[in-house]
Parts: sequence; structure tokens; C-alpha cells
Amino acid sequence: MAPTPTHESTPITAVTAEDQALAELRRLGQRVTAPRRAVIAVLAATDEHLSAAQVAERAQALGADLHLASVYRALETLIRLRLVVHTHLAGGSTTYHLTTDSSPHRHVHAQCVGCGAVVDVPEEWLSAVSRRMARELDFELAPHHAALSGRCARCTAR
Amino acid sequence: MAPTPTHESTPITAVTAEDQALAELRRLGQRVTAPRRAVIAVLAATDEHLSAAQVAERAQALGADLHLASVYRALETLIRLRLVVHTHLAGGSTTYHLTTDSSPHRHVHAQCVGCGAVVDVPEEWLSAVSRRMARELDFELAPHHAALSGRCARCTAR
DNA sequence: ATGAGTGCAAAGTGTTTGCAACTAT
DNA sequence: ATAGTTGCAAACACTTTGCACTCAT
Repeated sequence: MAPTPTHESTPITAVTAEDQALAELRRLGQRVTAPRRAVIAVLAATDEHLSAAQVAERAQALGADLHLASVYRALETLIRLRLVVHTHLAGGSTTYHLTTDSSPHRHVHAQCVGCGAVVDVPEEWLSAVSRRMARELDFELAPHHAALSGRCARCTAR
Repeated sequence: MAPTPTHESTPITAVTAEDQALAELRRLGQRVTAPRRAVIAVLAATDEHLSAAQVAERAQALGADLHLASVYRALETLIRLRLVVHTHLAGGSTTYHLTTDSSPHRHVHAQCVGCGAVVDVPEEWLSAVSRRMARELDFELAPHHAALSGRCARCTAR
């Protein structure tokens, strides 16, 4: 009772982020399982940052029936292999996205405490702070690993 | 079965942070209850950033027997009144400390992903980013509200 | 064939909430 | 007197884990 509908209608054009990730998985000697496939497919299909629950949800929408625990485990693996990066939001939740080496997600996130919206901030904006923390505090900042917090325009207004 | 041991051996010297906070509470027309007293006492006794559980723990050590839920509710109230500020750490936990207007805790926190240690970062270091985000993204950064993340010297070494 | 990976249910954090009893004002 | 607070237990959101079973290699 687990028919794996693997409709891989690979576009003629270029190598998709999905294919790249799968190839990388294999290259690293890791097993290509249904949950991993599904998680990669979901993440490759968007440039949003998704929570584990959202990944599970969208995977189901794509016809893959995977357990939330498996999503966490797949994400854990993909993170270890550097195929996925994650960002902690101030609320306590975590969001995940693919590491697309074409356009490396070199940006920092800032989340509005009012509405939860996440704004992307160019990583360079943090580089001065980053250097200073390294030099004066001996602290290696990982700017993308935790989202900044604040208020977006709309929520400041009201 | 709830004897409230209120030994208020007020020092002759100056107004303590604790007294200030209690006075402020009253001034704002809020009730001065045992849990609020205890939470304030604990926070006033340290300059560390404590989790709600740590506050409860230390309050018990001080002889106050308060429920964890009450700690959360007291903290919530004190935050609303601006007597306490809180910081979200990347793990999902939250730390609290008194707003001492004498030495305003205008610093940002950076937590080591390796050992969990929290480093203080002067808030000014973030002011350029802060201004830029306000100007170019219409986003009002609250630098102290979420801890930065990275690696401390020791954890980078090993 | 076999060990890595899965589904499930259960436990583990950290935090919030409904409600009856209590208490600061 | 009474509205605001508390303690408790139960629910919550998010994440991890033990275990028997499955499946990618």
C-alpha cells in the first residue's frame, strides 16, 4: 500500500535544483528514499522558507505520504550534507530551504514580531558587525542561522 | 497553607532595583502579588539572563513556592509594563532580565551554537545595520529581541 | 542480505490556557 | 466586595526518540 508515483518529467532544458540535490545525495553515498525525494521536491519547488510542517503538508499535496518525523529526519540528513540550510525564528520554529549553489542564499532573515512576515536582508549588511565580532569578541557570527527581529512597516504603522 | 515570608530587610543605603520595580508596579496600579514579588526579587539579584524555569527554580531557593505558569504570567505582565525585557535564543527558549534604567541593558546577545554560551554585543555595533534596514527596508530592527547565532572562540577551535 | 531509513506512538521541551479558589485592593 | 491573580492540570506547538518493520543498495 505504498505506490511511489515517481513521475519524473525532467524538463529538456537544464538540470533542476531537485535533480542536482538528488545527484548530490547519491554522490555522497546516501540512500535516495521516498521521504528525502519528497522533501527535496518540495523545497526545490519554492524559494520560500518552509517549516517542517509545511514541508510535510506540501509533500502530501504532491502525493507523497510521509510522516512528520521522517521530514525532520530527512531535513536533518540534508542539513548535515549541506544540501539544506535552516534558520531559527524568534518564536521557536525553524524554517528550511535548499542550498542552491547557483544563487547561494547569502541573506539574513528578519522577522516581524507583529505579523510574522520574514524579510530578506543582504548578508553584506552584516559583514561589518560580523568582522568586528570576530576581531573583538572572537565570535564567528553565522548571520543566517538566526533571524533578526523587529517590526515591518505595516505593523509599525498600526 | 500559604505563609508569605516577607522579610524585607531594606538596606539603609540606596533604592534597590527590586524596590524600584515594586514601586513601579504599584504606581502603574498593578497588584503586588507574591509571584510578582518573587520574580522581581530573583531578577534583581542577578545580571544574568534567566529562563522562566530558572526563575522558578531560584524563587523556590528563596523560599517562594510559585508555579511555573505563574512565573510566565508574572513575566508577561512585567514585560507589558516594560519592567522586564526578554530575548529569544535560537534554540527556542527565552531569557528574561530586569530593565534597570540605571545601566540600561542596551546590548545585543549572540549565542554559541556549540556550547550555548551567550556573549554580549554592544548595541551600537548594530546601529548601521539598523539604520539601513529602517531606511531601505522599512523594517524597524529590535536588535535585543532575538539573539544572534554563531560560534565562540573555543567551539570554533575544536 | 543487511543495515540504513521509515512509520508510528510516545516522550520531551518550552509555553499557554480554562477554571475554580484565592487575595490585593 | 470584587476584579484581578493564582495553582493546577491539561492542552499546545515543535521536535526527538525507541522500536519493529521495510526497502535501497
